[in-house]
Amino acid sequence: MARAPGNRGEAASPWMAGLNPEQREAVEALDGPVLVLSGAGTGKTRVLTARLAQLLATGRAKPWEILSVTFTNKAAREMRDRIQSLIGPASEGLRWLGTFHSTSAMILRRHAELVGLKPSFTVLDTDDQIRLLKQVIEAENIDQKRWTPRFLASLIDGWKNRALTPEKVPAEESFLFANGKGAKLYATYQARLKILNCVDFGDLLLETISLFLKEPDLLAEYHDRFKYILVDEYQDTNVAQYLWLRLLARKRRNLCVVGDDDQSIYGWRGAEVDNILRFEHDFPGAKIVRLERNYRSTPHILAAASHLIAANQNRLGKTLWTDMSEGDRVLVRGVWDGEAEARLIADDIEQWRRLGRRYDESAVLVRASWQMRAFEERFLMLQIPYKVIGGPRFFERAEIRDAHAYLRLIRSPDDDLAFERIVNVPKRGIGDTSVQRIGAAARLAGVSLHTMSQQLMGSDELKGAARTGLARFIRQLDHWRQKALELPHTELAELILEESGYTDMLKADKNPQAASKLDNLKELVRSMGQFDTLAAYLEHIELVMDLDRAEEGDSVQILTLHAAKGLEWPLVFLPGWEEEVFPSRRALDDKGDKALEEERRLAYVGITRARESARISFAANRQIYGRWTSVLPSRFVDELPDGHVDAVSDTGYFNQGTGGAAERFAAYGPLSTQPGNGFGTGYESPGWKRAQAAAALGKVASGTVRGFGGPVIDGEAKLLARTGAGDAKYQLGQRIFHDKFGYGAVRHVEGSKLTIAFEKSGEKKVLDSFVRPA
DNA sequence: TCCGAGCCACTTTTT
DNA sequence: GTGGCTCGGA
Repeated sequence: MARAPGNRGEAASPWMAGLNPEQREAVEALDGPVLVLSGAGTGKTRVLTARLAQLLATGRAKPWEILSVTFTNKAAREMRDRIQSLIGPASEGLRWLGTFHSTSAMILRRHAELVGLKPSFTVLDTDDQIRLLKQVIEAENIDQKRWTPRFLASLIDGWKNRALTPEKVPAEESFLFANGKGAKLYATYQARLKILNCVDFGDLLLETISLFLKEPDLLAEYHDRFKYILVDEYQDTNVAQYLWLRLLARKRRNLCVVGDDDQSIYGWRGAEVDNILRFEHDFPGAKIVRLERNYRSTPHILAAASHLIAANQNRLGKTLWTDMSEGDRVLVRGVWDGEAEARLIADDIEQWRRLGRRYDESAVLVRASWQMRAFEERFLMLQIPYKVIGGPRFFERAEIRDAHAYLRLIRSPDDDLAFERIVNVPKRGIGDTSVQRIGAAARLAGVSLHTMSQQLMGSDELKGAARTGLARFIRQLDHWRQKALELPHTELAELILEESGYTDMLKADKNPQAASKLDNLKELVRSMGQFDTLAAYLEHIELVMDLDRAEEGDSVQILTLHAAKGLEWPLVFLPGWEEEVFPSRRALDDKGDKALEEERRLAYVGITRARESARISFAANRQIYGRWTSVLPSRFVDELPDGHVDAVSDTGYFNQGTGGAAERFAAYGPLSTQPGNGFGTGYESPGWKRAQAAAALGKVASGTVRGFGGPVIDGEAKLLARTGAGDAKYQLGQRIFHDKFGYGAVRHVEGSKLTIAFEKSGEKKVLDSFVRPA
């Protein structure tokens, strides 16, 4: 594969083919610091992979001498895939391609003793972190209601993002928690982590930095090792990551960072846009390449996004352009409520399908995950296949975490957090009091909970059910540890789940979710099979927190805007553009303009995901915390440019409305007198004026979009037609099961349409094809 | 020790 | 609407 150095036949290199002049420049500037400012859709990943290939082809570095860091596992995986298809097996040597966190973990495992850890340290996730903090707070006798572990966790995270160790926390920030105890609790927490041989996510970076600072010789070794460094999504790096990079790049300065300040959306995680804004200053003589030619979206989409983002003050500024032909304008639509919005989007998708397009060419991008549910319900009802990306993650589910706790306890008996988690799951008669008692004794003796439990068996400290239960549990642990030596780890996991009574517990559980929990556990065992050993499996999941999930064919994607970064679809839906939803209320409350600009960047990311059509929508009413609230269109709607947007609203609703929402809209002026065409005559907001203007010009064929917010019965009528009214398969009163809503009883039958009284979620209308007899 | 009723705060976004 | 937590009774 490797081309001899000096061979100039780049045209023959597959990775150089078709690059535009700027991209080529970014690929060929191999030495010294380089900043590639890469706008949305300008071929960033392409440049990065070509650059990697070029480094290898020119013989400047061997695969293992290149450090490539990305921000997310997904990005790392994609880069690996892309480079592999570009240069083939030579890519396998790219050992140092990963996220900041996984790379740090690799380095730390090699030198753990130097920072007071054992190489087998555990990486805690947020849940464990909070449980540990809870103990720390409890031990200080601080009121947990007033000062929540969650809040302390977020403070500590923030400090770690800024590379602040406990002693460096500014006094006034320490006062943000429990009257000045913040830094002290942070220090206690760090000490506990060391005792438990654990690190949290932030520590992975911080410990690596302190390792390098403490051991200059070691740092020098890594300087020799990493001849070239590539960083993706540089705009998302925080202070700790910046320091980490600066240490590693200090000697050779062969650092290439790629990013887009307009797509910096992780400020809440400590990302510093400043890192990218001052790259030139930090690395004098840096070469800067701007990629501005967009290959993804139509001019209207690009113009809408560019105009919106121009409202931000704090940016480097760039001008995206494309030579694509016109295409559709960005569509902005107002609807009555969240349900109507889901209906509208589902209808659009069905129409898209009728045009011969695929489901997976479309995506629904939401601000927050709670917004996903309306779409799931609608899609389920219409049998539109969909896939939620992100969402409640597999490894964060309680049953999976429980299973992992068992496995962790097999790996390291002294993992107290794991012990505590499952000592009474399933119930063994070991209640809080007993666990507290064991904990107190363990702390006094300076041993782990497991060790103390063994010792207590020889004493009369515990009585009755607690004693027998604990004795049995300890015996079982020993037994499983024995089995671990003989059985493959997947069989071990199955054995533990059986013998511990965990699966029996779920089988006996009447809750409708219990069945899916069992499925999840099966999935867990299956996925363990991808790894050779238990240790390898645990290592992987702690860091990656995700598995390659089986691709499930053609389906609509539902995901958050954050998760959408770096992806693209021909048809993109952007629902929920309402004040306090998007921009989110939190962002507005928190930090004023800075946060608002980040929300705007998020909107920019959203629009630029679309290749052919971007469809924004907002509702007049929304259920928030289970209460109906009337809401206003997002300010971002008003920031979209005339001429690139088609605005439509079904104002028929506002005529009939008698509730708060109608009044709120009425504040814009008199209500529409022309129900159906959708446009009133006296609205003041620019967005509405634009909508009006568009309608007047006949830009919007009202027939094509009218009625999308029609009364509920429309949707139902269609449903009936679609499934036909077959023989009634269900009897009144019959008990049934529904995948989403659980168990219920049939209340009413009308053809294939059933009214079911669900035990958990009340009365709903569903189609018989979605339920089965219970 | 366990379990249900009632109260509460809560929803960003991810390694 | 939800899920987590506390409290009181079995």
